Amino acid sequence: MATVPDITAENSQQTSADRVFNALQDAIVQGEIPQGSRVSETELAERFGTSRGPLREALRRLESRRLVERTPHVGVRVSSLDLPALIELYYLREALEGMAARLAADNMSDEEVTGLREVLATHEQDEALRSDTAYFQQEGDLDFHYRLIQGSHNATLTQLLIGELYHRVRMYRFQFSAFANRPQKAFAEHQHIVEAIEARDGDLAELLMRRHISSARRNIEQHLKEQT
Amino acid sequence: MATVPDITAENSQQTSADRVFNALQDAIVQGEIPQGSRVSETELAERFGTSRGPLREALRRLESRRLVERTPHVGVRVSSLDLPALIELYYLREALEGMAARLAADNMSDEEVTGLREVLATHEQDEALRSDTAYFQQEGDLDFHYRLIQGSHNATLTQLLIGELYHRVRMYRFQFSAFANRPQKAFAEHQHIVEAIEARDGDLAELLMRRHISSARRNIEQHLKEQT
DNA sequence: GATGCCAAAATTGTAGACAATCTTTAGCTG
DNA sequence: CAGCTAAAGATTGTCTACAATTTTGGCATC
Repeated sequence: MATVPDITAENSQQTSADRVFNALQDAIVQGEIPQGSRVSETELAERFGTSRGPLREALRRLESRRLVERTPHVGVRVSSLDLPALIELYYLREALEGMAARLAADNMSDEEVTGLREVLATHEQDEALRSDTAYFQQEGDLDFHYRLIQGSHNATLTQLLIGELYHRVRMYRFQFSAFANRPQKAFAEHQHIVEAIEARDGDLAELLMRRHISSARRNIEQHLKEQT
Repeated sequence: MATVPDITAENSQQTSADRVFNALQDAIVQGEIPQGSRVSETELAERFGTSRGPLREALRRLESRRLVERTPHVGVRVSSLDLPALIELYYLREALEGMAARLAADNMSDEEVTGLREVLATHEQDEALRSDTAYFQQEGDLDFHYRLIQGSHNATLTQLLIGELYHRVRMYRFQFSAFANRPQKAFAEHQHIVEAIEARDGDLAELLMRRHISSARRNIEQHLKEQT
């Protein structure tokens, strides 16, 4: 899989703490280190070929992203994922990506809109080829959302969504892959959103994006009810 | 002034890095260390009576909160505040606090609503006493927003807004105190929001909160234009 | 006087050692 | 045998020293 680039990793001058931060984040997001498991500093330091200093700096940053939890004098454990927290995350995305869609309709350049459309066209082909293998569609889904968010031309918003929140989103996708919501329907919703952006209709773009995300949330809530 | 409690500082078992993190954050937010200034690790470590290890951990966390910026092998400087970034921040607040108001209308307990109303009543008295000293109103404004956000009963949203974003908001308020938007008007808007919450009208509460924040944003944009 | 280069100084990055705290386990007592 | 106590072990927190890199200052050259 193509690792999603971390937009905080702009500088080529990577320090050891930065390297460990990225590597550890990937390992956690992809479930290589299981959620809820306690991690030892010395062990991790050895694993990543560094000392505890840089490792602790990396852990502090992961703590800020809520990928690990820390208890003073006790240690660090990988955050546990639970469905209620996922639901909460969807409310955040609804608010923030709704705003992103509105701003994208206002601020995207014509070239960016064209690019967004091309992403959809590619997905349509993929779609035709392998109807409902949800995995690629999920990565495609991320592509679409990333592009749209960046199209908001709001650096703070982009940083927050792509740079911080989406790592948690990806972590859930890796570990609860069951909840793939129907690619066809999502694809149609994406198209309507692009149309609203092409029409430069910010109100509509926000409305549609919020529906898109809230319907995904309700889908999960449904699963949750049926399960219990 | 009563320092706003950091909701991440729950544990009484404060480690040295935590102490430095909070102290440094306050110093930066309150402008004690000027924005844009470069800070020396050894110097800061000495100032806070610790060594560079814990200090660097604190800096990493402040980096995550975008209160400082770091360049590898060069050093750390306090983030500079500029008006465009403040505008971006207001768009975030509009989206997130709008959602918080909606959720508060749905999820706040009757007791919490009563408490929110009491906060407003207190401000009304303050208001009557010292009509337009903007400073207290600003702190009151924060009180109101904090309570409402917590009333959303969405821990992720609360953590994001109060635990991360609001430190930047407070930093701007300390350093651009000019932009106090008219207390009377803000107070009236707060009251309408509470009424919507009392009526359990989430749609209206969100709408009013978004207007409340976007009008503050437009107010700043106006100043910005007049200035140039 | 401006520019480029080189060495010295200062600062950040990393490693390892020691101190403080928590966890585990063995032993004692009832 | 359950429960408590305390010592041993393991882990985190902190400090100091050293390495790597950048910045500064001076000198030579154009």
